[in-house]
Amino acid sequence: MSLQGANLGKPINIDFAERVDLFKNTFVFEGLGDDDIKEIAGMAFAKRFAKGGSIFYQDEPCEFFHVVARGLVKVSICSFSGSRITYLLADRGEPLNLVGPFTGSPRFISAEALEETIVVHVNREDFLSFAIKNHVVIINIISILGSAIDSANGRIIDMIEKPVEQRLLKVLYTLYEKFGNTLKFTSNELAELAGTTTESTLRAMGRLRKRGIITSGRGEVSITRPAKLKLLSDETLWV
Amino acid sequence: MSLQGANLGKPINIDFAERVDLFKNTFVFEGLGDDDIKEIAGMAFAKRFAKGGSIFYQDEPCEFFHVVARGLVKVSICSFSGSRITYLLADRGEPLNLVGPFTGSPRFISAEALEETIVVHVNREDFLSFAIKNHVVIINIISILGSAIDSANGRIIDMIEKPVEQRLLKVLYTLYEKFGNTLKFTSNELAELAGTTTESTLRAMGRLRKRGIITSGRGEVSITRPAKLKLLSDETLWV
DNA sequence: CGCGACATTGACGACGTTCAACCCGGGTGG
DNA sequence: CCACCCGGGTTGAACGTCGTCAATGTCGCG
Repeated sequence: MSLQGANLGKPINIDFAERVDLFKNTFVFEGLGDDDIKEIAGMAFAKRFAKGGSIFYQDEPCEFFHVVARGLVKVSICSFSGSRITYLLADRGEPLNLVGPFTGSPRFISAEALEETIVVHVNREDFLSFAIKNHVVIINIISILGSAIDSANGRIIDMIEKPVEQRLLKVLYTLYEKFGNTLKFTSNELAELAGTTTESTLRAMGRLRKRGIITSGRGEVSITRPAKLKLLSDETLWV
Repeated sequence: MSLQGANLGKPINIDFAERVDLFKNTFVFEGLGDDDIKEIAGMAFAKRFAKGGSIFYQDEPCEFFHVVARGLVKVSICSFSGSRITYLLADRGEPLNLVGPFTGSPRFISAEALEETIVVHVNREDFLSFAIKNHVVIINIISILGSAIDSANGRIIDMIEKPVEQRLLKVLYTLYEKFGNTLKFTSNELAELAGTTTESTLRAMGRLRKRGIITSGRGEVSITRPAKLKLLSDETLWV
């Protein structure tokens, strides 16, 4: 637990050109013309977060639309009893909160930087009126939300019918496709993705290690046989 | 298994006034003026489905926006291995597919009438351009999708940390709030809501019966002590 | 050097799925 | 009118998975 100050974001300047470039790589804005991208980029400002810093908390009303510019952010949900699942791992170009800007009301989710991260913010109202002016943004958002719903429902079904090891394989394969061979996650973080405990994850990883599919070290997993991994976990998750 | 013809919807005429009244009671259209309601009602047409009939199938491209006018529809998701969870129980005024009209692409869900049902359809493109013209519709849709995501994530957490009986209590309480004292569902349908098997549901119901919270008969559950039920399942689901 | 976060492993027990048998009631066809 | 069948309910028993608790190891940082 570091000092509170270290957890809050520090304002940081980012070039207009850099913001434009970011938004050109943001799926939500796909299909927009250059002028529109520039318009929304003009309203954006950035903050830097240290590893472990909180971008926003649970039960906090939504004030901004957030997009990750650099680093990696974990968006997760925590129950009263302390179980936590991670709902989204966002890196460059990925938004953290698609629903909040429209309703303004607080939701169950909180966002935490997993490494040194820069997040770009747009005022909720500004983003809202921009989105409403630009239909394609709306359609993009709704289609992303659709994927999110499908993904969550898929996870429910997996919880019902797939054993821990199978779910972990799916998680690893998904992360492999998104981040490459070397995955910098702790067993606990993987457990929050697979919907299980640290210990069960560790045991399953032990078995995968024996099968020569992965190697693992402290806070790090390497996929040694991607092909086999792909074979074993036919589907992929959405994170 | 009845004849195939019986499973498909039969076109049926509904008064314009009746369609207007329906859409006035449809949350998606909340905030619209009368003229706008009339415009969308003018584009709608209805079909009747027998109990067990399919409104739409999994993996089928989306052609229409659907709203239930009468009866009850179960929207559910089925895995390869046959596990099924029900994602939504829609009665009068509830839409069946919010995402489909925007993307057009097929999704994981299928919809089945649980009783004699009338569903109103609007052409996907018509609905889409109508929604885009009327911001409030968009905002309503996104906020519903947000609830759906929260609900699905909540179910994942419940699968992790709550035993079957607890989940069933939540299901029963939710249904009680939506449909009243007498719930016309089979144990299998309840199981699909609680994310478990028929047998486990039955066993849990046996315990609730002994505790005097419910009574149950063939295809029917009655809540005898709603207060106790509410107490035992603090939160509620979203169906 | 020592603490804290992370990894690892064993033992144990609870919960829930699965399989199987059985009952019951109502509808259907002979 | 009766026999049958099917969908649904109910219960028992066996089994396996996984979560929990606990002990121990180890790495890296302050």
